[in-house]
Amino acid sequence: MTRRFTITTPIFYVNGAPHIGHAYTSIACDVIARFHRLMGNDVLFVSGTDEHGQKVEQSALAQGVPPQEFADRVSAQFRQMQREMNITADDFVRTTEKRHKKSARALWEKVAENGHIYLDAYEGWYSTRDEAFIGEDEITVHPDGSRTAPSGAPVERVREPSYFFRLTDFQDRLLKFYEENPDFIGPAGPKREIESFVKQGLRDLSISRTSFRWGIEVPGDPDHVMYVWFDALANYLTAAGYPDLNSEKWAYWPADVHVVGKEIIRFHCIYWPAFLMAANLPLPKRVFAHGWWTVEGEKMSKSLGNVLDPKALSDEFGLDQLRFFLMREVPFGGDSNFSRRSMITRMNVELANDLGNLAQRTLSQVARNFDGILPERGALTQEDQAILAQAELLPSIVSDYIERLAISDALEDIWKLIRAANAYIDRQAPWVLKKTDKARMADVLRVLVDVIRTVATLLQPYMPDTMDKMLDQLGVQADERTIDALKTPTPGGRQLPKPQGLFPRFVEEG
RNA sequence: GGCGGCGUAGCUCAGUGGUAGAGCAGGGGAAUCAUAAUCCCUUGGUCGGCGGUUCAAAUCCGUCCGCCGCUACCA
Repeated sequence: MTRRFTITTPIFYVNGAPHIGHAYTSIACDVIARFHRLMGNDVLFVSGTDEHGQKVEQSALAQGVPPQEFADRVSAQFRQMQREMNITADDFVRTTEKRHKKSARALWEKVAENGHIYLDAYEGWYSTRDEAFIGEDEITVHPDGSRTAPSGAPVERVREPSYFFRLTDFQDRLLKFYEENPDFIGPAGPKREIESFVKQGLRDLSISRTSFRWGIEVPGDPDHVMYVWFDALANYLTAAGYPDLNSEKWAYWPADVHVVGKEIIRFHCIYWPAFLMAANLPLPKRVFAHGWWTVEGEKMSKSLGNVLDPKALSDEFGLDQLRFFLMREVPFGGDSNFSRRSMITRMNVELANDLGNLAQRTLSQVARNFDGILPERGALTQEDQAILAQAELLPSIVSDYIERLAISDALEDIWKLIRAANAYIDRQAPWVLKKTDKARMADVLRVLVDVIRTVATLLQPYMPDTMDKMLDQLGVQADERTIDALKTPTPGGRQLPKPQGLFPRFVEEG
């Protein structure tokens, strides 16, 4: 039976251009999605843009264009970025699409019908100059009794009519859900934060606004638009065909994992499951929060001018090299730093020296000594068996890591095999066997081809284009590149193409 | 303030009770098939400080110091 696997990227807010962080989260999801396809699973991989809200309305206004036009433009940039990063999303949901508005309204109606929404008023300190509500603890109270925002702007008490979601009613159910599903939130740090946050006590959530217009109208009350997060989170349901529960797409709900940045984990781990509970819909199996990228040790920010453009990096270092670096450098769920030095080191040491050179030294000996004809498997020595056994074990090890979203740990284990293969070739020294025992030389090279095939197969999700080329050079046909196919060695006698280096060393100019 | 995390070799980090680990960087050697790539050996750490529990602590407890995260409607 084919297993269905549904994965989502965060919904990108169209208030700014995509940068390396957006590329990173997209690539991480892409690697996981591709890996599941490689395992033969039926994958739905969804991405999209979150396009409503006051900020978007204001940014559009500032540029003198209608909000829709502004959203169209930025959303297109995100899709462009994903094309450039070779992201294989099956669907891309924009929250301004008709199907999404339908889905979000249906969710609202369902939640309301079940009695979890009521009309009241949102009251708080509002700064007209900042055009925002200011939290109680951010307010400075002056000796004369006046109050100001952190910006120094005066604030006033205002009441705005608003629909509220009875989040309070879900506190216990959420805690029970976390307890019964210990893997729901990952990794452990954010999980503890969310749980203690919920334990501190929840308040009902204001889920509509009347102060601006750029949003989805609340069903039955056109004066209100939905709070952006109610709208945005519903995009995951939109991709599954909601509210049409008879749609073929609906079989892909619930999602297996929502990958999100750590800054939006609360919305995904508290509000989202509560909304779904309120609508009697199945909950996602997992929310995984990843960390942030710093650049040369500094926080990425517009004011520092160090915001990294993924396209520029892939142009300079190569797309697959960039994908590899981003996946390799990130500790499981933690923050990471992008530096030119570590990018170049990993490219040269791990890609060029360890992997690229291993393939090249193996294949060039096949080409030179056996006219590029892939040898049959020969009698296996103990050392042959040892390394082949290590290779045969690798797919399940890597699958386990991917299942746990430990994308970089999977690479670490793949590299253990690559290093073992370099040690093997040195010990066997086929260039010496060439003079003494050419049949044994063929056996050794054949073992290496099989080991490299395993490596290349498992690396396809990370570096799809380059691994395609490597598998071409290894004589592996298109239908022999799945994980399942690794069980069957490729037949000997195939003519291999002339080997070419796939990972050139990067030499810094100047 | 409250809750939580982190502090281990020059660098990035793994390691939750039993003689300190990996990769990179540094040093020595071997080999020469290969993208001068590879392989082997090796230098290097009072595991943030102090105190406690234990036959035994990086690992448990207390305390102090230093960083960091969360603390609701801001994507």
